Amino acid sequence: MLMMKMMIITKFRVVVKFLRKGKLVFARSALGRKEKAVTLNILLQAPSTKENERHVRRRTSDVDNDDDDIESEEAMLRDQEERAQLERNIRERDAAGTRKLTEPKLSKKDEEEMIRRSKALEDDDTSSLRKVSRQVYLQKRRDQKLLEIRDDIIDHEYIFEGVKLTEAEERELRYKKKIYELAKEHLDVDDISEYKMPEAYDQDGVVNQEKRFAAAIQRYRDPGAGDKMNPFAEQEAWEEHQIGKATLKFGSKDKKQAADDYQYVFEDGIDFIKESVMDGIQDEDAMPPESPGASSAKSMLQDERKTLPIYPYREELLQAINDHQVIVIVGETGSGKTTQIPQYLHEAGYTKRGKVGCTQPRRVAAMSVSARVAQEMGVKLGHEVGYSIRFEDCTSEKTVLKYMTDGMLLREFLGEPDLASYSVVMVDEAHERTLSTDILFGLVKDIARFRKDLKLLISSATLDAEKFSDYFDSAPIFKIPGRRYPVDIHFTTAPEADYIDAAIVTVLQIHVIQPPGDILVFLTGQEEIETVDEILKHRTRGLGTKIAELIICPIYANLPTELQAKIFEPTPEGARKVVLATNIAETSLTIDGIKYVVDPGFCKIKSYNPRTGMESLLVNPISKASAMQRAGRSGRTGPGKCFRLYTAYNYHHDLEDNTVPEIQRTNLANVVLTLKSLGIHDLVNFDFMDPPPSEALLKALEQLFALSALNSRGELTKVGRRMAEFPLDPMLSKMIVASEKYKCSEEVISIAAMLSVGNSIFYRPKDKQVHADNARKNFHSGFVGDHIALLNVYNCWKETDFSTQWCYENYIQVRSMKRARDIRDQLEGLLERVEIEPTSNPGDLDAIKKAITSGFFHHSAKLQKSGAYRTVKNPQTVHIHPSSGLAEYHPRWVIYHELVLTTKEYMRQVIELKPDWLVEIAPHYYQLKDVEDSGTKKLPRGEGRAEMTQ
DNA sequence: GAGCACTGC
Repeated sequence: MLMMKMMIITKFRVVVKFLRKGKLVFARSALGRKEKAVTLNILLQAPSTKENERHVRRRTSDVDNDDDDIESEEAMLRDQEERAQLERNIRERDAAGTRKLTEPKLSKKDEEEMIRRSKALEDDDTSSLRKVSRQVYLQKRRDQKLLEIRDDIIDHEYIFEGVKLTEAEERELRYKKKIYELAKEHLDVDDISEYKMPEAYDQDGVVNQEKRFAAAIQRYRDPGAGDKMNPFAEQEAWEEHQIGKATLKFGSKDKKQAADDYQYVFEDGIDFIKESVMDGIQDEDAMPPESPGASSAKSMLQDERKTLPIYPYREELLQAINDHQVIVIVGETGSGKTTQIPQYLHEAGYTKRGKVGCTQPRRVAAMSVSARVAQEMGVKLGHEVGYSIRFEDCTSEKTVLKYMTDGMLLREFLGEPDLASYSVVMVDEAHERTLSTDILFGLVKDIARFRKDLKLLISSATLDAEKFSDYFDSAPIFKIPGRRYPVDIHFTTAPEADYIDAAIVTVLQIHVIQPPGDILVFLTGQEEIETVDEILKHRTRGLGTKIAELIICPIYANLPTELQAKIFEPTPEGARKVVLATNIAETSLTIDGIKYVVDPGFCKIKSYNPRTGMESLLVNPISKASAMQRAGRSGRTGPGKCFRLYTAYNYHHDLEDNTVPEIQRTNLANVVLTLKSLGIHDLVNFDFMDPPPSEALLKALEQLFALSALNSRGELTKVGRRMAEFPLDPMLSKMIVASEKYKCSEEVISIAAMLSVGNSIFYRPKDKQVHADNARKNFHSGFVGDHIALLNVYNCWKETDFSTQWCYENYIQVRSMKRARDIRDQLEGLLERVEIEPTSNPGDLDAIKKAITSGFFHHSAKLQKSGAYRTVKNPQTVHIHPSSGLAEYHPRWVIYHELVLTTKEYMRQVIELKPDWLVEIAPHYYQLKDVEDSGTKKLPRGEGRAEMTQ
């Protein structure tokens, strides 16, 4: 079984190419077990960050404004395009993303379409296998060519050439052409050229195919057909061969020669060229942490402080802070800015006038930094130096240096709109541009205007210091060098077809020929990590003692804590550790001993479409800033090397400088509510550093109005004021506020807490899925709905006195439950604050459901004849997520918690609803006609009918 | 009958 699986896994290939700025084309040849899937190349364009931006921002400037015709058609076509995009996306994921032993799930129609297209693509006399190889080869050659082509229209035309298009595709192409015409008019695009077939594949001269694809064919030969004894013998031999080859080729390949006898095979050794060196910045003497034989621990710490790169700049910095109100500080990692600057300020007497606050994007950072500073100052943590994070306020009246998370400072604004108790605010790691920092910028800039005594320090990484400076009215930039080792950066010489595979080969190459040192590989998600883990284990097993041991450590946020600890264990002598990580390793955690970084150049990014209210989590190319950050992870304890699985051209021309800030790709309802409760009414003119799309702002206002948090003039209502107290999504806050009316606040805050910990409550290990599912079913008995099931889980856990054992028995993640308990405790405290009586009525599920409906009435959907659902407002077809307890029950009307796009539009966390509740609870939003069934359809069962038709 | 990058309040 495992072997079969391995075969399937290795049969999936993805061709990933950077084509033009910010845009990627993925072409995936999905090799299923059946012919039909074999030759189909599904071409899809992942929405780039740029495109995501376009989802939310109408860029009328892109097209001619005067031409209404084009404008409206464009809008229509854009929808079509998006739709087609999603469909392709879905198909693509079906085919390869899940990597299971199942056929891609396709409708009958799609299937026929695929077969038809496959046939159109295929010559009769070529074996399908060779055909695939050839296609990948063609793809590769074409993509190389396309690197020079600056427009994707040509691309589309080529792809669809000779293939009958679906209606949607045709429309899309028409749209693209129209844009192309416009582009040609307005842009200088001379360099667009026609694509020509590679010479080797002209009509007659198909030369030496057998040899050219020998390795590929060997690899993909059906294991059952040839060698029955050991289906992997071939593959293993081949892999060994590959590794041998990799050793020879690595880093020493003559490029010219390579170009001459260019033979492309899958997973060839990967050639890298060293393109640049990220300079280490260091003072010659100060490099190794000095450990002078100091007399006491405290003075030793004081001496150590003086070795930090920032120390020589102390006086200069203090002078600058004295002279200017706002300063942008550019401090490389390891310069000591986070720990030292607040201390300098303290020593210079700023703390006499008020606190020094320093914000961090992460909780752990706030805690660990404050602990370090307390140690250096020789005081107890929580006295002069403290930290404040959610659930934990470790400060006292004495506290003068306060480290906190940025969200926490934002919350403090609510109680102290002028930050009167602070004399200095330092926004650290500002380049990360979290939602909270972006809002803080606007607020802090605003109060600095009338609080001239308030000093602002904005600390950022190099790349965008000037942007920060511009934003803060040309604030001076103060640069502090860091302490960092040089990192060699290597790019591939040609674009890599399959980044997963390229990463694996690269890891093996490093392992075989590079000096000792651990490897860090950046992947996009849990699934990819598991795949790579499996393949690496398999490939190294075959090698036995020929190579040193390779210890594979996966790390991602949802990994149970005890397994996470593995990455911090020191590597045994003679072995090498390879850490397979998600973005978590980019900023959130630091692993010592990493010397090599493998960076495929992708990560998952969440984006939000304000028009449909749907969120999606898609793979996107990273930004240059991210790439630098990743590379820097290898130079922390010594000189490092970074292997980028893309070309230098890609890096320079295709990657965006910075990741699109979160504020431009998220649901802003919460932001708007916060700002409104701070008394900021003119949101459109609020001084955002990067303003969010106005469409998203409007959507948020609309949503808050519907929740009656705002009145028709856009002012905060009493309900809104209460909602703003809760650190939750406004819909959840509304649900809690509404629970007062239905006398079930106890239950509702449990549900809110459980919902806000996310989807990590139920643990479902691969090998015990059946048990886990059975355990979960117990909580769903009676088709009560997912929200009630979550409530059941929480209550059961509480009854066992928060037992860990109980969690294990029921396949529930303890960590998530503890978090839910913390959140619930906090919410309970806040109930009192907004004067909602804790009331409980466990028997009355309808009351609970009504409270939920009060918050989530937007999210209603109705069953269609087809078995799918349709959302009531902004109609679109959606489905109940299979993990839901109601997946088999299919109630006529449902309320869902969230809509996510994966393989389909799925509603996650669903409860049944009586349609007349919608009119009862949200009469301003729903009218009778919305919930009445039209004449041709059956009326909802039960009592609803009489009431509705009267 | 699917699959969730990462924070944060």
